[in-house]
Amino acid sequence: MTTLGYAILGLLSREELSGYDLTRRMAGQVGYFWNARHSQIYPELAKLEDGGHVTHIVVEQTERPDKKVYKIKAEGLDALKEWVIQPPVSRPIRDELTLKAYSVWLADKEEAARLFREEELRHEEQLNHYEELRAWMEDEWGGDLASPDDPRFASYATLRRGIGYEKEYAEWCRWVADSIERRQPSEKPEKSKSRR
Amino acid sequence: MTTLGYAILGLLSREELSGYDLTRRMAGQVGYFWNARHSQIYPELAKLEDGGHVTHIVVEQTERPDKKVYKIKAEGLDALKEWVIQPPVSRPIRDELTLKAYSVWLADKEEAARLFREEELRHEEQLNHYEELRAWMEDEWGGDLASPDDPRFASYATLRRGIGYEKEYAEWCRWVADSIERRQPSEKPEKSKSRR
DNA sequence: ACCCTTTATGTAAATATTGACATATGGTAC
DNA sequence: GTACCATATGTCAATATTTACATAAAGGGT
Repeated sequence: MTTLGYAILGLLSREELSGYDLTRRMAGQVGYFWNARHSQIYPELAKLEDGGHVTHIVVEQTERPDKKVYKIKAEGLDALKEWVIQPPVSRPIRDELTLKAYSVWLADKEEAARLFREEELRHEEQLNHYEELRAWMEDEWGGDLASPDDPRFASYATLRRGIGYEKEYAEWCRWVADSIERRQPSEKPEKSKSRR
Repeated sequence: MTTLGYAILGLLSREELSGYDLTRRMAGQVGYFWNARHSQIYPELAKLEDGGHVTHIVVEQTERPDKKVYKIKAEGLDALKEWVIQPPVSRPIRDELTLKAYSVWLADKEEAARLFREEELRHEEQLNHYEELRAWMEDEWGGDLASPDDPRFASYATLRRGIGYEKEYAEWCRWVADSIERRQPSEKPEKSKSRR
């Protein structure tokens, strides 16, 4: 089974979805840490069905084209449960902006600073979006977020990852841009620490 | 040109290297944010040479097999400079552990907690390694790290990214593990903030 | 009528990436 | 001797992933 397969099972363990629905989920929420196009999803669904992990029923619609709604089977749920606790196969990080930073000493300073300011903004925007989601979740779901058996806890956990990631990334971008412009890099928000 | 091509040019802009050297760099330092196997590197070098970005000379060795040492050409350097200031094509993040977190509500709690504790450790170890490098760089290179034209600044910048990334990742793992065990998650080191 | 958009499902070609296979030199360990 | 390791360079097959091509129903706008 591929990781994409488990990503799909993870979504289907919460609700029944069509290939089209899955594609939208992969472009949105879940797409923040795993994503795929429909051209990958449809064949993967066929494989999952072939492997006995999911089934589908055709739902006829009048105002739209008919669709196939997929449902996870007990076998799929078992496989998913097993997979979750296995150590992840460490995929290498491939971060193009960091790679660019590695060669930034060659570049035009003004343009380079602009690039990192732009990226800082992108990550801050993403962070704001996440923070809104977080506020909504904490408001709406409250105490359930502390129950490790609740899917909402799991959603919240991934969101926390997104928040930390974007925050750190935005801060780094700012530090790089400041450094290129030879400003005193703005202090990272940290615990009180003696300054040298 | 592929991103891998620019990764190779980024290394060759600092020093002349053989395919074997490049492979080791891609497994080490640079591999922290971009990596490739030798089976990708050798063909890519051929393409780079074909495109007029690099050249090579054969260096005959007595105690080892002969090697091809590659050198970046002016054309390659120009291409690299141009590429650095272009906005990165946003590659989707694919983080398997975060994906697992998304389905963690289904898993055995004890095993899940163990998984996240293990991953926390992995990221802390990587962080320690980075911090050692950082101390070495700051010690050895000192003031040069503030010169945006110096390759050492660029290396330092990518290292800072690595440090931030691993720190955040380890903290998140700890938070997840604590939450699964229904402990009060350990406080993230943040600026003084009113507790509700 | 014709075009565009959303929903809906697929396939095909091209590229990127991994993992395995293959070969060769010279040194060291047993 | 022979087995193994680091150095050194390559190819090939299998996957994974992206981009483009393809079709179709229903609704809205012009």
